[in-house]
Amino acid sequence: MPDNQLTPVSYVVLGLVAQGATTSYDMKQKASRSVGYFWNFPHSQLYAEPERLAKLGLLEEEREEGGRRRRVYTLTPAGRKALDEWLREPTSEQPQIRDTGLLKLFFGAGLTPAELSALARAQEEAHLARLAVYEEIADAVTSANHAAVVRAGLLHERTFVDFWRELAATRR
Amino acid sequence: MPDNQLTPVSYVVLGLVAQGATTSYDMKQKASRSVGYFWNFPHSQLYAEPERLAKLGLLEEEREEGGRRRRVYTLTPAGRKALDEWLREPTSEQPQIRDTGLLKLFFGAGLTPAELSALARAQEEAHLARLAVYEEIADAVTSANHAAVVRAGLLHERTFVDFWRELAATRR
DNA sequence: GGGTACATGTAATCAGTTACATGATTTA
DNA sequence: TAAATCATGTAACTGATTACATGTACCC
Repeated sequence: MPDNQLTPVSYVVLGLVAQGATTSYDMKQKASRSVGYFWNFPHSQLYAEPERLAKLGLLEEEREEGGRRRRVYTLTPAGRKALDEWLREPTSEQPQIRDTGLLKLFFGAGLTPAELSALARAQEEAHLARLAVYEEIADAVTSANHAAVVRAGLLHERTFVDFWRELAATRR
Repeated sequence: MPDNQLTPVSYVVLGLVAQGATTSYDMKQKASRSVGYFWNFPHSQLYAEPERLAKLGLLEEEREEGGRRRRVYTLTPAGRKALDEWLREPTSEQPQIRDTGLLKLFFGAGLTPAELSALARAQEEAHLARLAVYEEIADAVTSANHAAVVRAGLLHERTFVDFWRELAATRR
């Protein structure tokens, strides 16, 4: 029962399977318009990771007979347990942000006001685009928890749209 | 001049050296109370990465004679150029967030209100702690750009403190 | 002068990413 | 039936992380 060698992506996979995803492609589809927005990874991991989890006994792997003969995954009791325990453990782990824009701002003492302004506008655009996506998703969401996550996304994007907009204004 | 094989951490190192850091430990010190908050990485990278950059001709490496005989790095003209060009290129890249709390919320349809509340409080605590750090840093900051970055951090943390607090309240 | 914290690195591993390759299904 | 597009993977690489190991300076 080695439970601590699981990565966040492991739990994403377990969670997606628990929510009814069965094949890697299915997970990819579901993830790409939900959890993928706040924990991104390439689709190849959705082929590698389930295999690992199957080896650990947390997923069961079956092979389709006809057609594409793709691998179909289901949660084992051990997998369900691992997921539940992880979910129930409140994390105080610090969220990480990886923001190239802030990085450039931090090191950009030598930038001209125009260059800084261009950076700020590009970032504002990026956040606006993401905001639009979240607003669209917000309408389609069914569960209370998913709605809450989308809300977090909306608040976050609005915060940064404002931040960059103000920055562009004050440095003009 | 292979410029695209540089990672964000490469630029962090170049930026730190440009800001006057000379040894790996020095970079570690400076990063740990600034850029490390929004782009975290283990200190071992601050030994490996400068070596790579030196091989690429972007840093010059010298060895101290006496004492610890540590490696002292300085920017080469090519390094300065690479950094400047990167800084001047406005990024529209989407910032990534990696938030375990949101992950648990997303997959936590089966959590009881009490468990959800515990998660929310733990997350609120974590964000409050980080907020306190930023407030302290805010006073010590000298440059306008650094002040702006700290401001982004403050806004971000306040957003999430509020988010989790409200969540705990509405699900009670 | 012994202990403790600070400082400097290395080695090994692995998760994550990129790139490639091909099969199945739909559509025009 | 040809051509897109959707779908399913694999292989290779490497950046990032973990863990270890040791040296130096300080302080009690």
